[in-house]
Amino acid sequence: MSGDKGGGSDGRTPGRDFVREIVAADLASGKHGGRVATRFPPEPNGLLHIGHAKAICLDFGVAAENGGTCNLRFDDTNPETEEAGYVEAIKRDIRWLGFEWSELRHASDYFEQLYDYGVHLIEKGSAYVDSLSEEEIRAHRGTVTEPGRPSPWRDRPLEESLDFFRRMRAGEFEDGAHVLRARIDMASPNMIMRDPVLFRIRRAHHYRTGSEWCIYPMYDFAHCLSDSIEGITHSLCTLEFVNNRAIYDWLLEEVEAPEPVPRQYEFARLNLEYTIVSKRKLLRLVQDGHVSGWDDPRMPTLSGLRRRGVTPAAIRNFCGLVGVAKADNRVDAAKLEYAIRDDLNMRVPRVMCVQRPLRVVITNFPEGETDWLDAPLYPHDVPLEGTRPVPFTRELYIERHDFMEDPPRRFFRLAPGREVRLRYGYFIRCEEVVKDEAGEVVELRCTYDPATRGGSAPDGRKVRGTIHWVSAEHARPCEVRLYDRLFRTRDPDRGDFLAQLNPDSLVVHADARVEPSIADDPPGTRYQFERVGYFISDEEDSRPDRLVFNRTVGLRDSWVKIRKQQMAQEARKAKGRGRKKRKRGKKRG
RNA sequence: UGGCCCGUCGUCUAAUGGCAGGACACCGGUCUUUGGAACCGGCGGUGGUGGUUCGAAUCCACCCGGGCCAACCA
Repeated sequence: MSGDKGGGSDGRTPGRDFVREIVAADLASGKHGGRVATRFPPEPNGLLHIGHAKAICLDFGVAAENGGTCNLRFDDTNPETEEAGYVEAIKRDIRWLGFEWSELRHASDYFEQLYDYGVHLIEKGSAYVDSLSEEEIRAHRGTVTEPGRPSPWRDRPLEESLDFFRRMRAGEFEDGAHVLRARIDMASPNMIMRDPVLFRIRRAHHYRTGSEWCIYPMYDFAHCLSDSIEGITHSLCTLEFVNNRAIYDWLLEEVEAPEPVPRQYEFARLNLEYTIVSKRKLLRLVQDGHVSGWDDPRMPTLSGLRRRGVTPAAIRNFCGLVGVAKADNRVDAAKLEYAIRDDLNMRVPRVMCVQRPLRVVITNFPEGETDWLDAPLYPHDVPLEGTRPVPFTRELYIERHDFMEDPPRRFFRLAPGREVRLRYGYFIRCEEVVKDEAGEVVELRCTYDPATRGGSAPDGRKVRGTIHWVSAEHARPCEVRLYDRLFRTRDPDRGDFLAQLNPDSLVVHADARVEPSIADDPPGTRYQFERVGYFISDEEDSRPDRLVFNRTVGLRDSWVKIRKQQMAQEARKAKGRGRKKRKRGKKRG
């Protein structure tokens, strides 16, 4: 059987991954009465990134596909790192990605109930207040190979724990003086189960509850109970929480949570080549100024991808392409680029922009005259209509690298004596190369063939190359920012990630020229600059008199591939010659 | 080192004891007013060893390799 079960063999629509299999089975058995309820539980201590996109597509996707619900729940149990600003940014990013939550919740909505559960656990002897210091608790926990030792407070009377817990809440103790712990098994081979801390004292300002609380629940305590309170059926999280499932299930059982209880399922988080998705490390990049902010177009954050010009659809399609499984992975960066091009190809207009201008004078075209050409906005294979006027004049700019004085084999662009097509313009022939004192090519003098207007020759003459161009007089000066991968190495998570930053991750062409037709488009408009790549006008920095474009992704470039092959070939030849010479030399000697 | 999770083309992912399939990448070709796109073709995989079975990627055992866990983070 091929993998076409439930669709997804094309990689665009969600297929039948193991999570969806489980949900389908539960639906079939009527386990939750036909209900599917998921949640996306970000902690508001940083921005969402491409890895979260995978989780979002899964959480919201599974719910939507089954007529279920998906709550957005902020997991705000650590007031020291969380901020209201992140909450709004996260909500904006989720909506931008194309999803809407059923209900907006916060773990902090449940602080009172969570406290009551703590009391309940103490009352039934399943939790106790420990008065050991943080260091002592650590020392008592043992190691992965040695069992832990019970705290001397482990068997303190229930009433005493109850009293301490009440006074912890009342603010009678300093931070760290006491904690509430589950009484489970200090010798458990699963470290998580060695009497995990449930509540700690933390006199910090919480962005929602202010100073109402000075004790805060830990993740393991808050998460399963929040799921239960919200009636979540399938609690999806990443693989690093596999060990935590034991405490998840233990707590739901201890508090006699209503049946059927939510179940946790773990999937592999997304890792992408040449980038990192650790919030801690991303924050470091921002704080240390290695990038301009969370929304720097090189960042894997959703806001960074958005500013770079990536569409929500491209990200969703990418997540579909990647799939959901339990094996650790590191996805090929080319896969994301494919998803981006695949989406943009069908939706954005083509225009011409010259990044590194080289002046071209058409010697047989009259001075002061403008020939307005009508150029299509989309290629023949994109089912969208529209044209724009493009001015042709005596002085033009072409891309500097589209001319070579001494071209290698298979170079089809402009060279002395060669004829090329100016896209949607005329055929031109290079008659003369003008250089400065330093020998640098500063201008080309060319002739055009008036009979080739629009780009085809009535005599059937063919040219191999078509290049883009702009009118020197009409083109708008602009800045083009070429973004590349942020890291030089495939797996920057290994070793010192800062040492692996790519020094060429941003190359700016400050003196580029773009055709005038787009001058009045609003910032945030996407284009394909023909033969170059997909771009978006920068929403922060682009001004009418100073357009700024971010490269979203380059076009596939088979010429650089050919060049690489040629260079490798030449290098091999040179090596071979070197060997022969040495051999001859040896014989002679 | 104790426990748990995971090993399928280069990468990601299907297979639910019955023909190892798809996508990306790569290579070749067709077409082309983008060296784009599209289309056609090709390359290429079950970590190892035993066992169960008519039949094993799938079940069992052992080995090898990778990951997670010893925060009062999530």
